[in-house]
Amino acid sequence: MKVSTEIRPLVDVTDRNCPSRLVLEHVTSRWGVLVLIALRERGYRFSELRRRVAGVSEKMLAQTLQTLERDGFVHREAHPVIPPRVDYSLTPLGARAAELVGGLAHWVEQSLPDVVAARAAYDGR
Amino acid sequence: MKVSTEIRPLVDVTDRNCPSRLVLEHVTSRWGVLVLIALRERGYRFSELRRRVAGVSEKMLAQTLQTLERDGFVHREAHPVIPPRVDYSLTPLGARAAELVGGLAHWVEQSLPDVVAARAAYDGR
DNA sequence: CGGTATCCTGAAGGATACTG
DNA sequence: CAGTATCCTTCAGGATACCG
Repeated sequence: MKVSTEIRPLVDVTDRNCPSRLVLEHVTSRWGVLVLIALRERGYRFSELRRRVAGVSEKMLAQTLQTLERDGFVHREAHPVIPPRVDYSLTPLGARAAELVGGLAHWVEQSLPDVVAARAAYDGR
Repeated sequence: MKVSTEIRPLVDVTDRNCPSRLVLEHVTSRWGVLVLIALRERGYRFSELRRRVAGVSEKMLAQTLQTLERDGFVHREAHPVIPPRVDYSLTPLGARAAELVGGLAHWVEQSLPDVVAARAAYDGR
């Protein structure tokens, strides 16, 4: 017999233990967002990407890329040459994720004046 | 005279010192995302919201709400009654932000099986 | 070049107690 | 109820050194 009624979907980022919350945190993480946005433009090599995403450390870039690769958002292709060369690009899944976060980022850029105005009003008194 | 050519927009989240990067971090922050998503449904009181966003502490909820309010995403309305009652809701600006992050979250929920499969392949060997 | 390993610090964030 | 204040712990993340 049915004792409880499902109101929210079974997969709910708002649920403390739902794995989707972790995935969301990966794509919205500080560096994850910026990496996805950069890779929207084109594939990048590690060092290129490090320069493109200003401020990221080697460690955090490597870590972020591994997480995104494991989740299936980023494709990693290592070329066995000297010096080593590794190319990163978006998978189809990652391209969609990047599209969504890119849209968000673009909207934030557009809305910056509104935010600045809101802050002035808030701090004003 | 013009010595350099602007290739990227003047407001660029990818730029280390661009204020828009901070705003993006506010809306994509761990609890900011979940608060925006919850407030999409309806206005919430503080305690309601705390229960709705499972796992958030009082401190972090208060801090997150203050940040979102200052940026103009959340409207705070305190009723001078006893016991105190404070309602939180989205501003028009916040509604748009919430729509975008909500879209992202929804896509993540839908894509969870793909991510799980990708992880299995990655960890597989 | 593209990492990994180690160490270390500051900031994020949780628990608890207290207040208007 | 809706916070704020305080304390304390965890961990993201930076610096540095080293390796294939």
